[in-house]
Amino acid sequence: MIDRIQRLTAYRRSLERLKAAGILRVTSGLLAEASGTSASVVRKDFSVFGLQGKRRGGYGISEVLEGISTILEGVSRQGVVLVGCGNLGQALLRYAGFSGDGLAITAGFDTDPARINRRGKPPILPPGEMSRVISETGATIAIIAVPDFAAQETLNRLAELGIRGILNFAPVHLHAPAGTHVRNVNLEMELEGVAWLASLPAGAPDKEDA
Amino acid sequence: MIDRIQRLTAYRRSLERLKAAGILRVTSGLLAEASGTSASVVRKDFSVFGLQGKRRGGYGISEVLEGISTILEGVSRQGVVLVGCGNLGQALLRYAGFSGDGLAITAGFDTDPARINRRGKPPILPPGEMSRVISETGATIAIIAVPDFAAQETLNRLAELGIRGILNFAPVHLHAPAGTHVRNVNLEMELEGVAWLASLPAGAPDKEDA
DNA sequence: ATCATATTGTTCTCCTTGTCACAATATAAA
DNA sequence: TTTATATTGTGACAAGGAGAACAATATGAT
Repeated sequence: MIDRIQRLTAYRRSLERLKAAGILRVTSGLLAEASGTSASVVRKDFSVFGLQGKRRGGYGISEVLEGISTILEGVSRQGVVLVGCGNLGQALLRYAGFSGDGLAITAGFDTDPARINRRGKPPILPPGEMSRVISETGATIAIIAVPDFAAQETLNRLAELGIRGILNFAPVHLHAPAGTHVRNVNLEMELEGVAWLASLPAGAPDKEDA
Repeated sequence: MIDRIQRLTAYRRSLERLKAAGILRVTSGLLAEASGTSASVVRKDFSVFGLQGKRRGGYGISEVLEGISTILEGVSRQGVVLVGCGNLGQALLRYAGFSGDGLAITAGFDTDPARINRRGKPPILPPGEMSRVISETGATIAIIAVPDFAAQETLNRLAELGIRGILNFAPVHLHAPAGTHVRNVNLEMELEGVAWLASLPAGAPDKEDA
């Protein structure tokens, strides 16, 4: 189910691009091509979410976009904070992709005083202010980009403060406190996966890549 | 299958941590706990890759680590270049996680002259030098961190130069030229996924998180 | 108005992958 | 030495998701 939700985000991106190009309707096949999946999957996703097309003529881009926005309404209106403003953290703070449609990062936190920057957009604050900021902004999502040894502790603290969803970039498995959902992005694993695919004999059937 | 390979990377990390803590043997259950999977999966993975334990007493950490290194031998000895040294690109260039065990980035490329830095570690060079650097270093893997409109073009060029595996951070679906494998990391999708999990009613069964 | 056709919506099948269960077996204890 | 037990290794099972196929139907052509 989460795959379907995540694909909605991909569909939205593709549809916005098509819309910007002046296109009004798409077929499942076209959208599949654009977003890297198959026509059946597109149709089934849309079916599951009640997004209807016309038996001939495909899906109206504006309608579908509106539908997706409605579906993701409650999802995208949540506040996000980022903990750990090192290398990766700072890049994520400024990452434009996150400001797309809701789900923008409202603040970053770091223990290193040298990284504090209250006037930043978003600001970088000391961890002592986490409690205040989270309760003031009502943030429910957090991104963890701290060194691995600090990740579990950070997670526990965030859970206490009411954070319910965590995207973890630290390459360790975190034990999720009750009521929280942790999802990991492990860049080393991804790169290793690609390297493995690349090391396969040239003619090998490639059912595997995303 | 690629899941198994990627889990090997996670196992390696966990095992190294355990080894550093002075532990000599692990059971499948312990390793599962440490790396966020289940005991059955660990055993089946190890079984598939021929990593053997003792019917009582678990797996020898050193032996397993050695086995994993052997399995990933050809995989990890490939050179990696990074194209697009903006926000995210620069963070990835410096990302420590990539220097773990082979698979270090040898050079970055960017069209913006202001970002060129030949003395960097790794250096950032203009795209005109891609051909030379790739053939000199024998790199076969590339990371794409350019803006989305430039991603496909970048991929095509890389494929011409002999790159076989691509990790793509641009939020577009890329059409993989013959003989290449593209894998996408879509941060917006990941964050949206977490946000969806977090928006679920509190008591909901959570079979879904990674 | 009738017909041909493109395209959706849905069902069914297949395949992958994880979980369960249990037999095999090595270790430790008595 | 015998027995009890922890833990692997693997075979069977089940769930979930993707793909294929096809019936339903709206559009455009004649």
